[in-house]
Amino acid sequence: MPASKRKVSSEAPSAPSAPGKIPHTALYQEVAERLRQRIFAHQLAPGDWIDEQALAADFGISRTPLREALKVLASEGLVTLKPRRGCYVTEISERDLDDIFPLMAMLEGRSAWEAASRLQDEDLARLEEIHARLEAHAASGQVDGFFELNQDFHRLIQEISGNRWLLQLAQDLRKVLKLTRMHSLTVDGRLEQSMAEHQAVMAALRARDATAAEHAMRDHLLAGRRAIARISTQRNPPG
Amino acid sequence: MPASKRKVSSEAPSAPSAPGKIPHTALYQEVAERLRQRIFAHQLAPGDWIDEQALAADFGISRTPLREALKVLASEGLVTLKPRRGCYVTEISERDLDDIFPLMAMLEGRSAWEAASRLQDEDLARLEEIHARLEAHAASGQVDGFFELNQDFHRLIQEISGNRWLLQLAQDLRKVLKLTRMHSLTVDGRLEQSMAEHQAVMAALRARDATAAEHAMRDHLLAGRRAIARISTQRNPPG
DNA sequence: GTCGATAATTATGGATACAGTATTATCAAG
DNA sequence: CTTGATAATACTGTATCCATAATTATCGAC
Repeated sequence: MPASKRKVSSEAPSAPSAPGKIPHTALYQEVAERLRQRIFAHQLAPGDWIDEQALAADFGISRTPLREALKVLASEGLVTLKPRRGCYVTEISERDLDDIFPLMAMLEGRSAWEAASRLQDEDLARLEEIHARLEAHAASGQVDGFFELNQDFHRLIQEISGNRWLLQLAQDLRKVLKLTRMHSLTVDGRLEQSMAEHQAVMAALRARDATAAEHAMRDHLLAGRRAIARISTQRNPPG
Repeated sequence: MPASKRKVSSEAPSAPSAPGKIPHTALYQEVAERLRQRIFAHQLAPGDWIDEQALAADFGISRTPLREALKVLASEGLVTLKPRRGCYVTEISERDLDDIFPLMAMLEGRSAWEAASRLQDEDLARLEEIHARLEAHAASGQVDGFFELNQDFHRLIQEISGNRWLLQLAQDLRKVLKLTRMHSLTVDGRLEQSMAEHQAVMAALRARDATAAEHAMRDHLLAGRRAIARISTQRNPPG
C-alpha cells in the first residue's frame, strides 16, 4: 500500500508560511505533534500499545518518520520504548504525581521569581489579558477553555523568565502531567480556588515582588496536587 | 559500500550479558551512547557538523539507526537538528551557563534534601566510599578521575532521593554542561575547595539534616559556576 | 577581478525491502 | 481440561534505494 501522496499535512503545515519562507518543518516533527494530540486526547491512552504499521498507514506515511517521532516522544516521557517489544503510551502512577508536582512547583516557582525580576510593562499587559480571559471562563464554568488558557498563562510566565532551559524542563513535565487527564479543575470549586491563587500570583507580579511571586506560584501548584488527590480518593476510596 | 557485518559492537555490548538474559539493546541506543562519548571527548566539538554518511560508515551501520540516535541526542540538547541542513553539535554560551547552573543548584539541592530525608545506612555507606575515593584523587591531584567520581557522587545522591523525574532532569542538564568541557576543577585550588563543599554536604547527610544538605549542595553548585566564570575571564579578559 | 546566474554535486528526508525475533495459534500428551 | 512443545504469523529493527532540496563549482557579464 504505497503512499503516493502525503496525507499528513492535509490540514495545516504547523509552521507559519511566510511567502518567501517555506516552512520545511520535518515530517517527523509534524507526526510527533499529531501523536501528542492523540495521546493528550486519550485517543491513545496510557498503557496502549502503539501499532506502527497501522499508524503509519493512518497518517499516510512510511514507518521511518513515525519511528523517529516516537524516539522524540520517548525522551519527552510520553511513550516508553521496549526493545523488540514495541512502543507503549506511558502510564503515570500516584507515586509519579507525588514526585512530579513538587518538581513543577519548584520550577514554576523559580519561573515566577525570574519573571517578576525581569517583568516589562508589555509583559504584564499580556498577562493581564490572559488573566482577564481566565476570569471570564471561570465565571461561566468553561473548564476546557480554562484549561487551555491556564496553560498559556503558565507558559507565558516561563517565557518572560527568559530562561529557555527552565522553560524546556517545565514544558516537558507538563506534557507528562497531561497524560493523566485528571484535571484538578473538575473538582468542585477548584476553578474558583485556582483563580484566587492566580490572583495572588498576579498581585505579586504587579508589585514586582519576586519572592512573593515564587511562593504564590509554588502554593498554586501544590494546591493543584491536593485537588487531584481528592479526585483519586473519591474514585478509589481508601480501604 | 554495504556493511555486511556490524562493527559497532566490536568492543563491548554495553549491557551486561547474563547468560539467560540477552541484552537486546537496540542499535540506535548503542550508537547514541558512542556519539555522547565522542561529543564529551570533544572528538565532535560544539558547532561541528555531523556527517551522517561518514559516521554511519565509521560505525559500520546504515544511516537509519544513526538518524534515530541523533533524534535522541537532539532532545537531550547535545545536538541541534536544522531541517534540511543537517545536524550540529550544540554550542553553549555564557548566558546558557548562567541559566543552567542556578537550575542545577535548585534540582541538586532538592535531591540532597530528599536524599537526606530517606537516607538508609547502606546508602550512606556507599556515599562515604565514593567520598573517600574522591579525597584520595584530590590529594594526588588526579583531575580526570576526580571528575568522573564527582559525577558518580552527585548521581548517587539523586538516586537516593528516589525521584526518577528529578534524576532525569538533572542528568539531562549535566550532559549539556559536559559540552563545555570547562571543568571548573582545572582552576587553581578548586579541587580542594570542591572537597570542602562536599564535606559540608556529607556532614549534613550524616546528620540527616535535609535543609542543611539542600543548602550545602546548592552552594556547591553555585561555587562551581563562579569557578568556571574565573576561567572565562582569564581566557577572555574583560575589555 | 568581482559579482551574479546557472549547472553539477552532494546530503537530507522519506519509502521500501528484508532478516530476525517475539507472539500467537495449533496440536499432542498427560 | 490443562499443560507443554512446535509451527505459523506478525512486528520490530536495519539496510538500501530514491526524490528533492541545499551547497558548491563553473561560467559569463560587468
